[in-house]
Amino acid sequence: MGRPPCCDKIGVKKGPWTPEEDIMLVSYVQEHGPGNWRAVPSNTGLRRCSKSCRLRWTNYLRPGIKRGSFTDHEEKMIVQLQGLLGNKWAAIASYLPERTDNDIKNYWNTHLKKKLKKLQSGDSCLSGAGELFPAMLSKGQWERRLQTDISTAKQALHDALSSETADKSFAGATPYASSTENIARLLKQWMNEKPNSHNNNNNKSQCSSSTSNNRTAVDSSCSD
DNA sequence: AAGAAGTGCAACCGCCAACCG
DNA sequence: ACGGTTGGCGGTTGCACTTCT
Repeated sequence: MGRPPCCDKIGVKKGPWTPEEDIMLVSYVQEHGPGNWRAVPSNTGLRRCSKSCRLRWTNYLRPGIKRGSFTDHEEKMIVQLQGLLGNKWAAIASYLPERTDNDIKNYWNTHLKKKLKKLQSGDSCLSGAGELFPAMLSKGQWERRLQTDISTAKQALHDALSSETADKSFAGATPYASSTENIARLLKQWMNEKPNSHNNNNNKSQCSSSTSNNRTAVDSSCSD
């Protein structure tokens, strides 16, 4: 007997999420809390797989997600933790609470892997190689730095959690964004770009809209 | 200016482990 | 103890966007 599919494949929508879907998901989660993802599609009317809902929430809509480019410190943390833990992205992400495992995985695959490859092929133009890649440090140095970085990350986690509970409006003052903020930004951008998509209102235009919204949001949050 | 190639990232897929009756 | 269900994770893909020729 084969494994049953996680959801009914017939009638399940795939592809990029629209702002309307995001709003439905966020309002549901805000009311009921995350969890019981199985019930989300039926309760919200979303024609999405439960997994897709969970993924969208954890990787994009969840409050406290920091978007935009990675800092040097984050980069170092990822490299060091990857060296220590391997491709355990969820474990690595637990040390960088404002980043999702998917983000870290993407960043590793698209940026850091290449950097490492360059370094290993003897490209000397990259300064600070030892700082970034622990294999180039002595074990003792590397362990001391890792300890320091983990402590810093733990402190950051503590700060992030306490500020979240203490002040729900923290999103405006920090690079972190609440889900409401995320949605608001998406919607704003989407409305701005809607005239263009009217001519071509298919899946791809939604994707383009959604993706570019995201990029714009990232850019604007960076420039802030 | 236009097409090709490269890049970045959101989302999907399949497997695994924990949970529950 | 066991089997089914669900959530979580890591690998991979698809496609929009950017840069190069």
